[in-house]
Amino acid sequence: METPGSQSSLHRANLERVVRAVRLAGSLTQAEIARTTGLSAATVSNIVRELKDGGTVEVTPTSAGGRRARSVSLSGDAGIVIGVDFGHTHLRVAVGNLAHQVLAEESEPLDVDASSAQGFDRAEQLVSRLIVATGVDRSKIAGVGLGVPGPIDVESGTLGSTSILPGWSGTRPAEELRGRLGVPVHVDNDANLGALGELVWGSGRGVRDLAYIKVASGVGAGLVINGKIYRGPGGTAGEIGHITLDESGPVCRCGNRGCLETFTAARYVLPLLRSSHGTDLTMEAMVRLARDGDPGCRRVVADVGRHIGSGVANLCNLLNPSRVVLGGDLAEAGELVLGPIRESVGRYAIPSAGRQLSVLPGALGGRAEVLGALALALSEMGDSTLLDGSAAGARPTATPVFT
Amino acid sequence: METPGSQSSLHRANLERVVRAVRLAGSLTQAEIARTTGLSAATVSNIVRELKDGGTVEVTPTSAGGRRARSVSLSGDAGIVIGVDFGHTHLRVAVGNLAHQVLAEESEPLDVDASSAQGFDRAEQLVSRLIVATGVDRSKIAGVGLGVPGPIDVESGTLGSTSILPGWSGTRPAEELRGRLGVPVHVDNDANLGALGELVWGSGRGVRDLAYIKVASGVGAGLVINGKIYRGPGGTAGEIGHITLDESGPVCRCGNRGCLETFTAARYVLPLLRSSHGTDLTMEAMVRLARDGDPGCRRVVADVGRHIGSGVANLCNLLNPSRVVLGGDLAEAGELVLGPIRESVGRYAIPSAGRQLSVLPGALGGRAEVLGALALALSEMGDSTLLDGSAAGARPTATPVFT
DNA sequence: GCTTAGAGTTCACTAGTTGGACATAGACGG
DNA sequence: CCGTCTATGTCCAACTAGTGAACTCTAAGC
Repeated sequence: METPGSQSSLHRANLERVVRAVRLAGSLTQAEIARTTGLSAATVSNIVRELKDGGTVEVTPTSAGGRRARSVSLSGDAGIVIGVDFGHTHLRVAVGNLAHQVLAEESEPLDVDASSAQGFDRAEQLVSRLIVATGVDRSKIAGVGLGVPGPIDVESGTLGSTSILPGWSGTRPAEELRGRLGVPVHVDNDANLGALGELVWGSGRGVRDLAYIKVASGVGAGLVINGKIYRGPGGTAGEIGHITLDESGPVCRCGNRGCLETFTAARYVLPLLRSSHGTDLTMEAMVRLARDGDPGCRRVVADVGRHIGSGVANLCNLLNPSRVVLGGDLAEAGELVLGPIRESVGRYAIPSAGRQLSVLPGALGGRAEVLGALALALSEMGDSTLLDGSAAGARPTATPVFT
Repeated sequence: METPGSQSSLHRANLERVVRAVRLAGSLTQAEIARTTGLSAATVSNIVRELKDGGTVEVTPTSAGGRRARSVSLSGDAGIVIGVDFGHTHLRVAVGNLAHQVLAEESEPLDVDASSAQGFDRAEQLVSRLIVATGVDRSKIAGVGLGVPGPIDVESGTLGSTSILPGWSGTRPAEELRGRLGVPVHVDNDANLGALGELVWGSGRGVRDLAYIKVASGVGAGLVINGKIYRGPGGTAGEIGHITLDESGPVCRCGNRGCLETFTAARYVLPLLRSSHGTDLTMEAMVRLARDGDPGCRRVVADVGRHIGSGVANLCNLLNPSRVVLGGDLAEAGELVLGPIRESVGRYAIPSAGRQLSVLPGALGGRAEVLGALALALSEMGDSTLLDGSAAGARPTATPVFT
């Protein structure tokens, strides 16, 4: 039945068209669907009936004062997706439905030195708790997105060596979680997911090309090109932390000198304040102090901003994204860091590239990654699962022809 | 008739499938087409007949010793495309057919100070000459690709200020040429077209992500992501020439210091050899001398390579392309420049990104841009024009639904 | 010479979209 | 309060296009 190029595939594509249109608009009348999708009213009528019978869509008997327009919207319980994000110190889980609504979200602290098995146990428990709390049917879970803080080979699903969660290297997080939850799990690293999260729910709404820069203990970037995460052929695109700013700068953990990271990441920057602010200063605390007016912290934050700006200027010259979103703890510093970034970009990027760039703080804070994981689950099931997942087994799953 | 989501559009998509399959393979039997496209034999039979009647395809009554397999191939004269490339000193024109074959190619010197009108006159004459020489029918021209050396806004088609062809700023080359030739003209800058050319005919065959670096009087990069030219939302992606390598380096014409260009572009590099080699040394001559063993030139070429390598390392960390192709005059230096580039990349790029990168010299030399223009014309008419351009007006042009 | 097997065609059937006719129900004007 | 108007959604007949199965054809192998 996987008819590659015909009829049924066309029908399938049209189903997806309608669902997409409804999702983007929230709710539409059939006539509106016909206009936006370009399909004829008759076809829309058939498709809506099919979707309604399948449970994917709900038809409410007219809300606004029209003639007799029945508004069509995605039914909230047609299927749910789950996002799981392992951070350096936190575990976050979010539950959402196919209509791109977040139903529940929760985080709890995670011990850095915990074993991966413990971590997955905790994740499984938290997921179960949220499922119960939201009262959705467990069988409705259509997919899970998983975020891990470190380099991961998306193809094989193997976590590379990561200094953030020691002892997790070489594990295959997606398989682990799939084993426990029994549904497809898709992994990606935190920077890519943060980018996706901000793109769908945060400061990136409305653009198709976006760079999300996350400054924490390291510096990473998630790139969205043409609405999709760009990982590059080797899967390691976005390593902005190790572009060289100064060939004779400080030695970086990667073995080079003057990497962006050596001027901006927590591990290199916080020591600068050790003599004045002690040894257990965190990025978060530094940002708070800076906002409260501490001159030393302000200076450091501004310096970090300037260097990030240099890196972003390079990124800008090469990729020319329309928007850069700053995430991580540092984003909390607001204009204290954005100002210097913009200034640096204006200075180092070629004018035509820098001019139309907007640099914004992330709108989601620490939630960006979980929400991105949610978005990953939604996008990975490619709107197809979204359709037949609930279609009462009417027709077997077929790969969509056109993507 | 622009039926957005149905039936006829499906048919159209299937037509394109078949054409694409045939083009990629050179020639196929119907049974093979059915297997590679996934369409049924009956459908293929109908489609082949339609294409044959339209003149897009030729059916030769069995070549290899099979049962009764008739091999299907694109008919060479179904339609032709033209590539035009304005360089700093040259004008090049190429004529190709829809089967991706180059039928004729010619270049002639162009006076830098010539007016744009003169330039277009020359281009028109050269095109006409080649059309006559190849004996193809003028009415078969399906589209033209045009390369210009300088920043161009692909949307509006307006040439930005370019120091290479003074007096051309603000003109709209595509419109000019369309007016003279009477067919659709698509423009892009030389770096992007070089990338496309190498991708389709040169060192980039077989990969989907590619960076083409062109070193001449300036330095530019053309990026191919997922098989398509990536221009970025603002249209200025690939400006590798002005990423900062050394914040306190030489002052660049762009107003910053230490741009890649200041270490690598002809205008900055050649003066280094002025005292030893005179003032009218060209990039080309320097490369030739280096190959002949001149130690000064060798050193300069190697230094340029090292700096390009630094830039490529940054590019690599950010984008992680699988291949970098070096174009322009400098590529003629071969290993003299590639060695230092690879060395620099190995040193400055993060290992996982640098490891699987291959750095190759362009295979097309100065032809990369014209051939890229040809490829642009082919791709811009999106295989659709390819179909109905010759379909004897059987059905009006429709925009393909899925892309 | 006979068999065999893959190639291409024809045909009846089916899936699926469309235009047009039709029923419906609120809005608007009198 | 009623008739008219208009946009919505549904139904039906027509049409487009792909598919499986049966069929024909041709050259190779024995």
